[in-house]
Amino acid sequence: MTTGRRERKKAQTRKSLAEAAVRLFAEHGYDGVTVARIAEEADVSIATLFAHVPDGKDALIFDDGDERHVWLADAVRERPPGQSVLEALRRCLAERGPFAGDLPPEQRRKRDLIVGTPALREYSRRLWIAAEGPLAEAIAAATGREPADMTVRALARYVLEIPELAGAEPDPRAALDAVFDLLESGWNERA
Amino acid sequence: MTTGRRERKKAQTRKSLAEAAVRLFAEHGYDGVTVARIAEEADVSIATLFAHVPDGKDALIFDDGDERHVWLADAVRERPPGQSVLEALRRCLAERGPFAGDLPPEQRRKRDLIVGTPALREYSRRLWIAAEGPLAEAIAAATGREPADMTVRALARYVLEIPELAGAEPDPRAALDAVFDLLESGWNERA
DNA sequence: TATGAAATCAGAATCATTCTAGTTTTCCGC
DNA sequence: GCGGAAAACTAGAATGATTCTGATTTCATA
Repeated sequence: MTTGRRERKKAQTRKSLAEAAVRLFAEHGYDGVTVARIAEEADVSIATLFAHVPDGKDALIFDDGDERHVWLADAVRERPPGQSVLEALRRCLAERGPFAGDLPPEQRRKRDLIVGTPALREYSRRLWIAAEGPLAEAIAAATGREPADMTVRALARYVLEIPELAGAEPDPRAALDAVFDLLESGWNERA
Repeated sequence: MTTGRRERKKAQTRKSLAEAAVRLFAEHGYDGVTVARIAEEADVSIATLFAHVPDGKDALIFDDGDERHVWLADAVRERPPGQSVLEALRRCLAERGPFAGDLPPEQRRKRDLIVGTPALREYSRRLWIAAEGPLAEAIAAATGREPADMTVRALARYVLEIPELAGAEPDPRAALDAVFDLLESGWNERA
């Protein structure tokens, strides 16, 4: 499928751009680096940079943007029998994104960069939110509802907001559990 | 407080900019209008335009951005005795934002413009989200919890997401109720 | 009315992004 | 292995938002 030299070089260039961007952003800050500098570092022209990353500067470091679209929907579809939709989503999220415990320093640096840069946090959120449709479909299929059901769409959206909402907490895992408990049981007023 | 000629002129200029922007955006589309054109229409220089609207082109049509920060928090604080926090929020939201029923054509046009323009929808969302802190404080105060409690923050965030989530639905009011029911009772799996 | 703060301006400068038009590379059927 | 089409690449110009600079004007007020 993706076995031509062409495809290989393309992927390689995209990776070089992402690596150059992460390195330079980490060193000089997002606003301290121009796309021209990144293009130079990756040894391509500015036009080529934009050909590879049409979404622009924000998107440079996200070499994997598409994958997330399927993680959560797949987690719902392939959950073990008897496991609830929410439980499957909770487990899937706990391993990915900002919640993974010990990361190689490489990825840790990148995660901190995203969390500490509004523009990148924002773009990261957009990537998550883009999965709303597929996730809503999976949830609907799993629970015998319509994908357009507002309750289904709201649940999908709320789950997808969790990384941005809980990702910057002191204890992300605990925050993750707290939010899932809220979604599972609803808001219990007590005052 | 705000009774000098200076203040009056300032507010007037800000309003002229907002009106010019709404008119031109509605006529030529967001991308079909340059800030230079808007400045010209409002008879100010580009530099002055940015002095009045530091957040840039997105923010031009939102002459009232600050007010929303207090609506919802106030609704929680001033709710009638015995009314739940969620009920107060539901009622407040139902009257504001995209959920208001019959609007003067003026405001209806503006609402449609926002809903139909990604950049404006996005900025509108940012305005809502900016109220998360105050709203979380109000909720915490009303229910005897900490404002930093993840459950409180999550509820505040989720309520604030509702306009963007449900605002574009065919029947926004019904969608609003569906989402509030989800927040109130939690996700009831049934398959 | 004098004065300092705030508002205004024109124009240059930066930067992301897009466009143009021409060059090079890779692929693929022959 | 060869010829051309498709895809990728490039330099450089153009556009548009945003910021900066360095005056100039207006306002509030002592």
